Parts: sequence; structure tokens; C-alpha cells
Amino acid sequence: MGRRRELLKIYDLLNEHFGDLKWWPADTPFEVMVGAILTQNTAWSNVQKAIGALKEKDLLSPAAMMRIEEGELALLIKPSGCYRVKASRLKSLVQFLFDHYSGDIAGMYGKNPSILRKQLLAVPGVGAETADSIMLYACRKPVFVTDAYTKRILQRHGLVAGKADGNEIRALFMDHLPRKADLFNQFHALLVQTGKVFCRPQPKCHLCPLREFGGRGGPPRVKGR
DNA sequence: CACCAGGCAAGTA
DNA sequence: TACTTGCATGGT
Repeated sequence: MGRRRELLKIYDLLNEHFGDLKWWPADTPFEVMVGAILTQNTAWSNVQKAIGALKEKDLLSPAAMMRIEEGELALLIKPSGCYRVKASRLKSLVQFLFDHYSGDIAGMYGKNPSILRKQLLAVPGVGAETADSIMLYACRKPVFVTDAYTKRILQRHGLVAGKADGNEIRALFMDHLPRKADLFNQFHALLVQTGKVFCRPQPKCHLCPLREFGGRGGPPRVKGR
């Protein structure tokens, strides 16, 4: 079975099990960007509290977030953890928006994806995963987002080597699947959901929707622990 | 109590 | 280049 069909098989099994996950949960693309920073190393439930506080203060726009003082912003996003660091990162991000796009996310939509990615990675606080999340979920670019769950799931099913990095994994999806934002959107959401529910360090593989999928490495294996 | 959650940057070797 | 550590809250 070729890579493309293997990946699509995984997608179908997960999609059947979980249904449409409707990512990213946000009212506007700017809210997606803010959420992408706030969710770093943080459970989404905590991010929602911070987003809610920002909404109450009408701060979920580039112009408003530009105006508010950083220390005040930090207190508002406290529930999302690492709040001083994240306030600084949000400031960097809106500064970037004004520097390059007149404070309007819509300016990013028509940008060359490769150039846009480099621009985002140059923003302090934006690494690969955050940059790709913004591109896919805020700008609807067909970029595949990979994270620790994606890697773990692919490893356990023998689709990538243990030393595979994020670039390799992103390339695997992008080189073997049709580059459609809607497909990548739901696929990444499904992988995160699967990781959270079934593919823990102490896995519940017998219940996982992928239990019938052997991949190339035989049955799912767990290393370490 | 420990560990994790939809990471990143700065420092060290 | 490949590591380690700080950031820091809230849920299980």
C-alpha cells in the first residue's frame, strides 16, 4: 500500500470515529492567532478562559491589542499560564502584523506560503507549530501542522523512523496528500484528538480507531516506559 | 503529590 | 549541532 493510501486510510478511520471536529474554534482569524500563542504548552480549557477575558475587554483586534499595555495584557491572560512570556509574544505578533500587513490579517491571505512561513518564524515566540497553525487555521493555507501527537502516532504505526523531525513529518503529509486546507485542517485535529484520547505514554491502543491499521511496522508498538 | 497540556527561546557543551 | 532549563497556571 502506498503512502497516500495509508494516510487516507488513517484519515478515514479517525474521521469515522470522531466526525467533524470543526477546528479552529474561534470567531475570527485574529482570535486564531491569539489562541495559537496562548495554547503553547497549555490545555485548551485554560486558553478559553484567557480568550474570554480578552473578549470582555474588546481586545481581540490587532489595533486594540496594540494599544493595551503589556503588563495589563499579561494579567488578563493569566489562566493560560506563562502569562508574562505570552503577553510579550502577543505584542510581538501584533507588532509584526502592523509592520508587514498594516495591522490587517487579510493581507496575509494572498502571500506566498513559503515567504509567509519565514516571516512568521522570525517573530519571537512563533516556532514551527505555531506558524503552521496560523497559516492553516487563520490564513487557510494548505500547510500541514505536526506536533508531538502526530509524531507519536506515526511512529507507533511504523510510518516514520524514531528520529523523524517535524519537517520530515510535515513533508510526508504534504508530499503524499492533495494539498487542501480543509483536509489538513480536519486531519490535524483528528490526530490531536486521537493522541489525547488513545495514544498516551500509557496507551489504550486496544480501543483506538487505528487498532486495525497495522501500517508497515506491524502492530502498534510503544517504546520506552 | 506528580504529571501533563494543541511550545518557544536562551543558555550551555 | 544537540542537549537542558525557564516560563507558570489549572486539571487529573
